[in-house]
Amino acid sequence: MPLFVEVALPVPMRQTFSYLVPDTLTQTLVAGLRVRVPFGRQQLIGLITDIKDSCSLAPKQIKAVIDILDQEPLLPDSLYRLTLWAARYYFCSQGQMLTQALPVALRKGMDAAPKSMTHWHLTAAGEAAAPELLKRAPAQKKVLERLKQGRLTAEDIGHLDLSKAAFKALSEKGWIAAEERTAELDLGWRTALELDETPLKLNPAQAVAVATLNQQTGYHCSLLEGVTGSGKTEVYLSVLESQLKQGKQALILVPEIGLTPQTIARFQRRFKVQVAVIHSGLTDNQRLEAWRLARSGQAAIIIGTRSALFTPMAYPGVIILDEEHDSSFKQQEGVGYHARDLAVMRGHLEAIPVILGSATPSLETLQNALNGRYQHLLLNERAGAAKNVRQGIIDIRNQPLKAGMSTPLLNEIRLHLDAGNQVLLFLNRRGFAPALLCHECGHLHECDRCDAFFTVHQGLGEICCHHCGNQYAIPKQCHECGSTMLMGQGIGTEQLAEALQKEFPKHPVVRIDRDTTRLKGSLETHLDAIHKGEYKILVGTQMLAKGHHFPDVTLVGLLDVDGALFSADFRAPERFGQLYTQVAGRAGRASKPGTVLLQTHQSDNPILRELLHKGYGEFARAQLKERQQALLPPAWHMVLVRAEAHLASDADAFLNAFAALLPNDKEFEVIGPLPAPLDRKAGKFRRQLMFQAKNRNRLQQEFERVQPLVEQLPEGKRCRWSLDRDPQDLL
DNA sequence: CCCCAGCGTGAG
DNA sequence: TCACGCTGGGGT
Repeated sequence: MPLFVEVALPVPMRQTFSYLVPDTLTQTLVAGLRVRVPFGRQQLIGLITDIKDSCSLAPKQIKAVIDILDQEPLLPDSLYRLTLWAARYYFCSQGQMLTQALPVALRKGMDAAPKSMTHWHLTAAGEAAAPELLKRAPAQKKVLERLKQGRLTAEDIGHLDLSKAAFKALSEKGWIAAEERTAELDLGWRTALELDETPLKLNPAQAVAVATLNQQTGYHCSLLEGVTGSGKTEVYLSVLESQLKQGKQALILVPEIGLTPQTIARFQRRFKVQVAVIHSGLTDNQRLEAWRLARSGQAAIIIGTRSALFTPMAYPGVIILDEEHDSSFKQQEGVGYHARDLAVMRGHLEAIPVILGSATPSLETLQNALNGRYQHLLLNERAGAAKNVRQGIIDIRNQPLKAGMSTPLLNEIRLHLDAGNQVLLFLNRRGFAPALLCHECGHLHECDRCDAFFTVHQGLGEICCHHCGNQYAIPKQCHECGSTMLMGQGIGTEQLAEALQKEFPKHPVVRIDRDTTRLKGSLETHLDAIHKGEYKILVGTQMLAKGHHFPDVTLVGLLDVDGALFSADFRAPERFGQLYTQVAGRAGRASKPGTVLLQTHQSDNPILRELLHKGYGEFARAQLKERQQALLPPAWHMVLVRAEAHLASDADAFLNAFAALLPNDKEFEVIGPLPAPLDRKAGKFRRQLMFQAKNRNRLQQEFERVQPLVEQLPEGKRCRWSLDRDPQDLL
């Protein structure tokens, strides 16, 4: 009887494809095996999702599987089901989601089994051979001498700088021989866990959290809320210890910026176990190796960023997601999955606990904690200074500003510098000035491809569009009137740093933004210099706020609060609250109380007041109420449809046709099409359609119903469009 | 008259 | 998504 398989392929079509299994492939078929198949004019690697003995397609339409790549399914059943669930939730094809879940090397057809290594050893003839015979072959002699001390692996050959040709020559002489061996599975940690350092003593709040977490069995999700310095990591380590002692693995997810050598070292130092680290700096093969170690159970701890979520574990124990509010957990390109939400789902499917940690929980997680879906654990004690932070608002209405800084701020800076401390200033606009203005006619130079102004980069002598990368030399004359009276409008970090250096010539200034840290390793170099006290004034964008601690900084200034707090995005206040709280937690320490100053034109804004006076907790609860009233997430559920086209009317036509397919009522609102906040980008018009639904199941049903219809819409061919479920920003 | 960019199409 | 073929505008 002919045998057919359904195969999920990495193409954005929401369907699987049928293939015939030729009887030359005798292997037992199961779902989850990779196959290589012909697809159009190319060959692709996909995963078997089903096995059938019949097929409804005409025989001549069906092609045959070329090759089966695996002996056993690549992913454990729980992860396979997670990707299926995610494909439905994020409205993408199974193949796309499965592709996301696999390391690139596996997508390209590499072997999933642990790799075997070539071991070289001396043969009896080699043992007996006299080295003098190799007088004229020093490379071979060197190899022979090394081998007398013991076996060599391929890796050693690289390290010791030995010649590959020498190995070949010796092996032809019959003096040495190679043997393929797979490394033995070392699962020693599961039965005899050793600690490399003594755990710190837990404070009462930590002890309560640990006890609660360790009691749990099966799926359980907890929010571990604690300010910077309250000791979340020690709680993680403690939970980890009890998991590892039970022979179970832990998956730790951190934001992109948080995966620093210090973080990794913290976990490596405590336990004598293998830690698999998965980050963007790894090569495809290194990633695959980490994946294999996790899957086989040899790596007891897996630590990584967003995509590490899909790493299989032989003995799943716990998933910890640190800084859960961080937006880098949401994938922005392609399938827009959120690692936090999928981590919770994975916890469900694997029946293991999930711990979400943050000092400033996202409103999504906070809501779940408040309504009891998640266990809410609080760590409020802080070792040291937090409560001593002085905070102030500087009302800059009608105030003279020097490079964006008010007199009170400058005075305060001087005070802290004179005391020998460091000062940190945030401005979320890189470059010299965010626009180029003609003093004579008022013309602002605008990017020709985007609906945005050019940013002036003085140092580079260029004007750049930060949205499409368009760049030109700074014009000498106004494009409109020909005047040479051109000037920067507004303040960027470059100008701020320059002005500060002029104002405080004795105190070295450092600027940290995407422009000054473009080169690999330069961020680390700068941070090192800061820690050594080589710089006294630190200027930076948000980049500087995340994950870095500066103990000698006693003054933090936020210059552009208005821009951060009142942007078009509905999450802007939440993000500002998180940034502010993080930054405030960084200022000063026990022995040196810190100060945080905000410059704003909205000094009596109630949101700002609430944040400063009552703290993030109450601020966030108030924000949650506002979202409820505005029918926004997390109260309601949102899907954003983005469309871009050369003609705005094409995008609009598609979105209108899309909207017409869906209901629009009191519990299912359709808003738009509206121009995206950045109306034109890289020469294309961007429109969007927003869906807000009260009920998640209804949203799911409606979209599943219309999805095939949408794909048929003729208007869809005239534009590029995508669906973003639970969008992070509306840009 | 040729070249290639840019678009539309189909894939089991 | 990707590779292909078709089309037309622009340069030789």
